[in-house]
Amino acid sequence: MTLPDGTTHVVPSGTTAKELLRKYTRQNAHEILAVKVNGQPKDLNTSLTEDVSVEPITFASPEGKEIYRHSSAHIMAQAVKEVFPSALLTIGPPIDEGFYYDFDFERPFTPEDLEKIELRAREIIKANYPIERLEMSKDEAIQFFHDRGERFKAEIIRQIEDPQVSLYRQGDFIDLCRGPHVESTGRIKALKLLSSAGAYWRGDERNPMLQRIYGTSFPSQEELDAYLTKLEEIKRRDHRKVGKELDLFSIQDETGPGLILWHPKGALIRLQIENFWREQHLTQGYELVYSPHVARLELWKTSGHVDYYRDNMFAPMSVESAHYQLKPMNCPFHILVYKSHLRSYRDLPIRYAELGTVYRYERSGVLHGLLRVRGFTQDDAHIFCRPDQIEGEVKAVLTLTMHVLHRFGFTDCELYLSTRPEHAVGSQEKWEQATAALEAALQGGGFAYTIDPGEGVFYGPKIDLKIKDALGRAWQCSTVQVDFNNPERFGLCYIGEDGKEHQPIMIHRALLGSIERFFGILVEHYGGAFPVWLAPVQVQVLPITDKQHAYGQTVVHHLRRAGLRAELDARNEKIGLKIREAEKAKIPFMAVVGEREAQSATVSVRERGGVNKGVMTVSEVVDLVRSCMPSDELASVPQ
RNA sequence: GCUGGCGUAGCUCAAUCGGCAGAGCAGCGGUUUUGUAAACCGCCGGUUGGAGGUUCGAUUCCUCUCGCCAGCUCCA
Repeated sequence: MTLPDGTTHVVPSGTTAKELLRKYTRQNAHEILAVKVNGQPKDLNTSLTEDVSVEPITFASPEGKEIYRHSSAHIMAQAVKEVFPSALLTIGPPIDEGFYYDFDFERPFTPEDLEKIELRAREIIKANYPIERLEMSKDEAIQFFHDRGERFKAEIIRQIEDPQVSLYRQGDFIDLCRGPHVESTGRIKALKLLSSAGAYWRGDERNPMLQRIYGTSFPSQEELDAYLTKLEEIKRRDHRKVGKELDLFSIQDETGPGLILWHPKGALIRLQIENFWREQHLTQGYELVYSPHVARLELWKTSGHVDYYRDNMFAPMSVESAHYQLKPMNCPFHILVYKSHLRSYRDLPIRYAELGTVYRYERSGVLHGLLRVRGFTQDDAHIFCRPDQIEGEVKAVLTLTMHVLHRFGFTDCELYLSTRPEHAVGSQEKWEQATAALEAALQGGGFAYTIDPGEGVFYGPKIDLKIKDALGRAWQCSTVQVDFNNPERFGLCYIGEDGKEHQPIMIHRALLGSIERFFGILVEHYGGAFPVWLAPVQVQVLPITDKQHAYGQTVVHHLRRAGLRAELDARNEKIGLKIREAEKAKIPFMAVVGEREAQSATVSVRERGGVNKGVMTVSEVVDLVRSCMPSDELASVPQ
């Protein structure tokens, strides 16, 4: 047998993996959940009968977590069957941070049910039943589950191709499962059921609805507690809650679902985002354009949206016997701007950028705060270029994207290259050329990436970016997509060096994705405590008594003249209350002015969070606040 | 869209079994002139999301409808 440290050991045939590891590794036995035998995950009590490599699996690895949570799901299923024998088993896989199990049951599970099930699950853990693997022929297994009334399990087995299936037994509970599992129920140290909800059998809404229970488990109570604390933190930072508390935006019945009202403070933050965005684009050789919110239906027929995107569009409206369509995308307009002149190869690349507001019909059940809405503003741009320019353009887009995302505190990014899907337009040659160009751009820019085979859009390959927020959650915002379809549909051309017409390539790209969604992500990322450059109010001036109001007003004027966003809190309230409310509003700096400060033309500065920065002059405050703003160092591209 | 839950004052939440809709904060009017996370007193505030029904009587029970929340599915 070969171990991961490279040592080899000779053991009697039939020795279990557990015995081998216990004898020859120093790793704590209680950390080892399962093993990899020749790279294949297996149970700890797998008998070793030939020469193989054996590697322990612990909770630290993704496979370890999966096995741990999968075993947890079985324990929960056993508990459900014991508490509610009429519940039927279906499937129960591990997921990112836990597991779920779907049951066919006559009614939804209540929180009280979950408590009962959780208590029973704890007893099962305490009983420390060994978890044993059984093998059966398919027919035997079907008969077995059929006899027990588990018709969903029988259905699953019928669809398995192997003639032999595996089952796992713990106590009296037996479930179909590929495995592997931990060796006994007692290996699960901390288990918690989190929620229940309906879910369709096989995820299809035409199928009967099952009752799903979500849960999670960890090797220690401390780790479980830390996870639950994180869930609390996620709730605390929810942009819908913070947005209300900080008065950033609202969504009201009178307006309609999925349509956002930006309140002054939210609008001011948005303005900073947009100003930064425009500056960056102008520096990087983009030209800004504006386009209308509606256009003749014919335009959307030409673009193909009527045929392929109708389900996501608002219904057309008719005006003076013509039909108009509210725009779901900006591209056709940018194309029309391109087409307004005959273009030379010398003009390319042409880069049109627009913060374009689009409207899309989304099913009511999917709307979610700012993250999923029906009207949103894309930070859109379309680059028209020659095929040989794709690589350079994409590389520049990626560089700009990174720069922009960095500004918002997102430094952890993952890139994905999506290649040709089954149904696609454009020749094989075009696809290969464009995909190679994207890959070259990724490599040339030194970006690490993962390939998503077949995940490209039908009109061309794309690169997607996922950012990680302060709580470690991944969000996809940025996308760069090559498009062979629209240039064809609209008959785009440029005159080449040869004096003949050629078709340009179009690149769609968005860095932030949607301003609404990105803003929602930002609110949660910062927990509402925006950095100084984005904060709607940067300095709150707080007079101790109304005798300092005039002086406070002077301070505000000075700060505003220096380009800072400052407000005076002239209410007849005590300083403690003013500070408390400025803290709750998450204002980065507070400038307290009392008798002493007014006399000496200074202010007493308190930073958000309670740090006292001491007494200083107004111009020192300006320097202090400015020192907290980012500087811009991305070089412009020569155009 | 589907399944389930929820909808009470601007906000956060009470209201026993179907029996007079209530509190804190906010707002407004006073008092207070305050030194780094909540001063005090008073006042105002509601077709209980909307429509219909059952009932002597509905926030409470029933039907429909709108919206929100969780999940399924889909996506920026």
